[in-house]
Amino acid sequence: MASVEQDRLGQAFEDAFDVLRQHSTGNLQYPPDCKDYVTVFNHCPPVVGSPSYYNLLSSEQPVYNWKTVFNHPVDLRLEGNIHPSLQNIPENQVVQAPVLQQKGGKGRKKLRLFEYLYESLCNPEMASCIQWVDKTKGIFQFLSKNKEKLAQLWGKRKGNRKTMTYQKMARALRNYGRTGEITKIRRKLTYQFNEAILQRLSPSYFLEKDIYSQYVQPGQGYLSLNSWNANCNYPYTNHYELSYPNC
DNA sequence: TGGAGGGGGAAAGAGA
DNA sequence: ATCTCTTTCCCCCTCC
Repeated sequence: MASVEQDRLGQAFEDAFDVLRQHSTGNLQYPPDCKDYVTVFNHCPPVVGSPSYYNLLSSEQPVYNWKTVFNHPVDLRLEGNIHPSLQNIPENQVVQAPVLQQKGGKGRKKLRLFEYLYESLCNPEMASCIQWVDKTKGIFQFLSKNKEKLAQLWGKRKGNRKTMTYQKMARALRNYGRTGEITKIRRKLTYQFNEAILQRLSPSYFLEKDIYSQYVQPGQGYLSLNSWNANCNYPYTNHYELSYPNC
């Protein structure tokens, strides 16, 4: 697809997310025209791939309630803590995430460190631990004060026996240097995502309207993850655990 | 000089 | 059993 077209679609996607962001902070009333936004979400693999979104949005009943869309401990958790803005949501609206299967029936792919970091960068609650320096270039920086906290959360997320430290996490990051997925740049606590990785992790990368419209039949509100993957040869099927698409 | 941060070898752990 | 991706330990270096 031409870059101009990508830009245009990327902008459309950003606009959709802006609306979502606006509605995610207040009374999550579903705007009249928002079915399309759900459709957009539903075709964004990092979103659809998230266990809860997959569960919520691929059901037979399309979701028309923002409270339901946003209310999920997996998507909005901060390592076991529900996002403060969501703590008052009744328990009965919480939908348990299914155990997703990859194509071929294998188990769920492990969350990788760079995915976790990207997820954290997308989570405003983690801004005290990690922040973008230059988002377009994929440059990010750990905050000295809370870098250990981020590392600890990573360790917990992985279920490590011992406490993860920044030093150990940084060692893992240095290993990414060999594969080029993340490189260290000459600045304190600062790293950079490889461009390809950045593209893979970016929601707009997946929003290819041509492909989208090609496979959405009239009257079909959404595609299932499987059909999306099958039709589009989706290159990033395994990233089920990304939970913060709105960045 | 000391502390923080960074680099990397090596081996072990865990999951697919 | 093998491979990949960390995780863990340890030592050394650089910079402020």
